[in-house]
Amino acid sequence: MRISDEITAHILHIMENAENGYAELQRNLLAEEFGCVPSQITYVLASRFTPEQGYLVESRRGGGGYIRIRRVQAQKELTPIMHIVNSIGDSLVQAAAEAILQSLVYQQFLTSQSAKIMAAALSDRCYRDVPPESRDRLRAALLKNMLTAYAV
Amino acid sequence: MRISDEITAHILHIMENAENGYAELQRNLLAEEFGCVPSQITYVLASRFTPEQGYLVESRRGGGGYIRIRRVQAQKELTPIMHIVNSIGDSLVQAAAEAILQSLVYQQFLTSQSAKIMAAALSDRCYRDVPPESRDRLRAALLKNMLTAYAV
DNA sequence: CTGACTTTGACTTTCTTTGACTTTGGTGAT
DNA sequence: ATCACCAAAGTCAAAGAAAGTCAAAGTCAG
Repeated sequence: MRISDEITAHILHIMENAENGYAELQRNLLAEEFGCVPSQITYVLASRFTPEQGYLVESRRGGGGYIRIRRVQAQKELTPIMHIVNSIGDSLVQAAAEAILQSLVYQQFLTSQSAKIMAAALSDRCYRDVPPESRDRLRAALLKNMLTAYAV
Repeated sequence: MRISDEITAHILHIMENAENGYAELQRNLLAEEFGCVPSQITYVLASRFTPEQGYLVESRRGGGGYIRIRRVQAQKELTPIMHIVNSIGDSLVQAAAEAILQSLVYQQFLTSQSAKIMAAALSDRCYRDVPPESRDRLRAALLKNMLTAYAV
């Protein structure tokens, strides 16, 4: 049995039995529980709790640090928004991103106010400091994260 | 549990239950209450009650010294958001960005829905493909662009 | 055997706690 | 008035506590 899967199951279990709906954990502690290195936890989050899979992860370093994982609400999980998130892939040109937003607004799955904000973050004009070959990947990551946050 | 957060909560509590609107305290006394060193109080003020977070701290040393903390009033400007945009500069760490959003939401210049979207775009988690030394500049550019789009 | 996924660990960055030392203001004695 | 002293608050850097990064090594299905 893969340890990553056990950790995944454990996190899901925490999330289910939490009245606030999110799992909050400490990386080092959890790693110790499972007898693995802390970065294994990081790996599990990166591979199993992505926006595509309907999760939003926040964290904080330093003393008293934590990792918090929330799931998009069940009824929203099947919304067109999460479908889009899943279909985006890991690279996205600006025109495609804008088309997606327009379409979501047109279908009234997204307010035009929210779409305006997202469009502003997806514009190449913000990416002066980002190497050109990374821009489309950054754009994909941003859109997925923003849409997921919107759906939560 | 982080002691800094407890102290923060305590100060906020004092502020709420004060008819003059500000919290006045003595550093050494408060430190003793919480069983920490006095400079911990200084740290809390420096990290949680900054101008960016909408607080003003005044103090006085010597016998009968004190520390006074007040929330700055939301001045009703034409476009407070654009004011913020202009003050942002070209680099911004994640914590500062979040403080700005919180403050705008608190002052009701920004809906929390919009703030959520922006926060999602400002998270380091999206910036895997961006060289670390460029991230804070990217973040500043993103926030300015998003806020501007919102204000328009 | 190859490529994708996992596991591991050394190193980095961020945030917090602590304590030694400094500066400033008030007060009482001269 | 001035000085000495005490009672604050301020500063700063070291130590501690978490989480993040990245690449090397291991595993396993096809």
